[in-house]
Amino acid sequence: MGIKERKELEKSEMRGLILKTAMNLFLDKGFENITIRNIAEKIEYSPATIYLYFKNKDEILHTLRREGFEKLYEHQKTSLKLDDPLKRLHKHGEAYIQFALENPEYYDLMFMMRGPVKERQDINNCDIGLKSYELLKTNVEECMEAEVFPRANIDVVAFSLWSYVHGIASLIIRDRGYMFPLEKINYIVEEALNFMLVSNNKKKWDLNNK
Amino acid sequence: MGIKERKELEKSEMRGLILKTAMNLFLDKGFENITIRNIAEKIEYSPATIYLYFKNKDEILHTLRREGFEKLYEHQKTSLKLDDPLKRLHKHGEAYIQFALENPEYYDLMFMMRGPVKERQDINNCDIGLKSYELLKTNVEECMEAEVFPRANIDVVAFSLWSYVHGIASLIIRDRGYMFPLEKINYIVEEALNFMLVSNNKKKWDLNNK
DNA sequence: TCCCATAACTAAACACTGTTCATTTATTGA
DNA sequence: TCAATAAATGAACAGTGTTTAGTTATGGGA
Repeated sequence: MGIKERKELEKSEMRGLILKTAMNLFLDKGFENITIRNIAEKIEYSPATIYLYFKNKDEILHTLRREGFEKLYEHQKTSLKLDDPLKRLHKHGEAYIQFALENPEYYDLMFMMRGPVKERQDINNCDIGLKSYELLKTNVEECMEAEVFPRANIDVVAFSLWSYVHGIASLIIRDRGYMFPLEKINYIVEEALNFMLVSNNKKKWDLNNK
Repeated sequence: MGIKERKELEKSEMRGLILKTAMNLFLDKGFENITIRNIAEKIEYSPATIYLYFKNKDEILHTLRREGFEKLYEHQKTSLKLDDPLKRLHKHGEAYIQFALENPEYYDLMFMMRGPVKERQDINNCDIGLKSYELLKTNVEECMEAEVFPRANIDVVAFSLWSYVHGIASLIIRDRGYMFPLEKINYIVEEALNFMLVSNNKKKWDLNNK
């Protein structure tokens, strides 16, 4: 049944083409401005054809969102190399914000957009999203063990740190960091991370405090 | 010219009616699901009539957003009563998150939605939005003077703290706090604020650290 | 009181959107 | 070559924001 497999391949290639085209258009104009007809036009098929490969527009967004979670997870793993727990956590946050700012459309889809998460727990996305969250929790735990961090409920601390980097990323993406010139954003992010993590480091704190 | 004034009054009353109706519908169904026709139907006028009072749909959102900024600013001021700078800052953050969670549609409009902020600096909103931000900066400054806080660039710290509470609020509003049951949200928010502010307090830190 | 300029309002249309379905076109195994 | 299956589409539907030409109501001057 080689033919059948080839058919399957072509089918998934078509899905891939639609996804790629959609994402490119999203990157260009923002996803609220992209229509099924736009995507169809770009790949030179009729709008109806897209519905042979995706149930609806939401399924396209949804699939791209999952892609985003995979990408983020891969990106996050780069922070694991560092030995010092606090530095690792710092790098972790930096990597998160970097991902968000370099892939604002993905990030938007994943954490800022409302709509396609309807069922509160989208299990598929949670699975992979949770993997990232577990990574963070492990990191936090190791910081506590190394005593560079006050002992506290790990979930609370992890959620807090996540909120922090998400807050920074999403305010910048939504252009609410208007008190800073655009070219200083990297510096601000760095300083903000230092503010959060370094001030939790007793030695630095004592130093700062004379 | 009493008539002319009455006409003006009626005009602004009509604007008010449209805004109120729009906001009620938004609160009910979320603003992406509300159409001009919905609003028109509710107030029993034709859709075209709305365009006599507002340039377009964006102007309605925009006006409601400004209302939101006013509300937030008023709400924020309640935190000023406390004498202790750190407690005041804590209350400040608490009030911010409370506003966000109690007025999610306003908050969405103000800080999470994309679209109507096109011109990067919307001067009107900035004016009132900036007032809230200045309030925060003053608070931060006073914390530094009281030495409950490490000295650092005030803008960076203010932006950091804002990011923090915005991160918490927006993740909860977008239902990304799925690791916590809904009824525990208030507790989490409280603990998160403590994590951020108390761990910046040397005494508490030393206590925690034994 | 009548008349008419002005203001208030609306029906109908336009150009879009996501989505569906009957129909056509292409492909393939027998 | 032919019937069966798969792939693609044209045309429509119901919905959107917005515009405009046309209707209805109002108020002041004659």
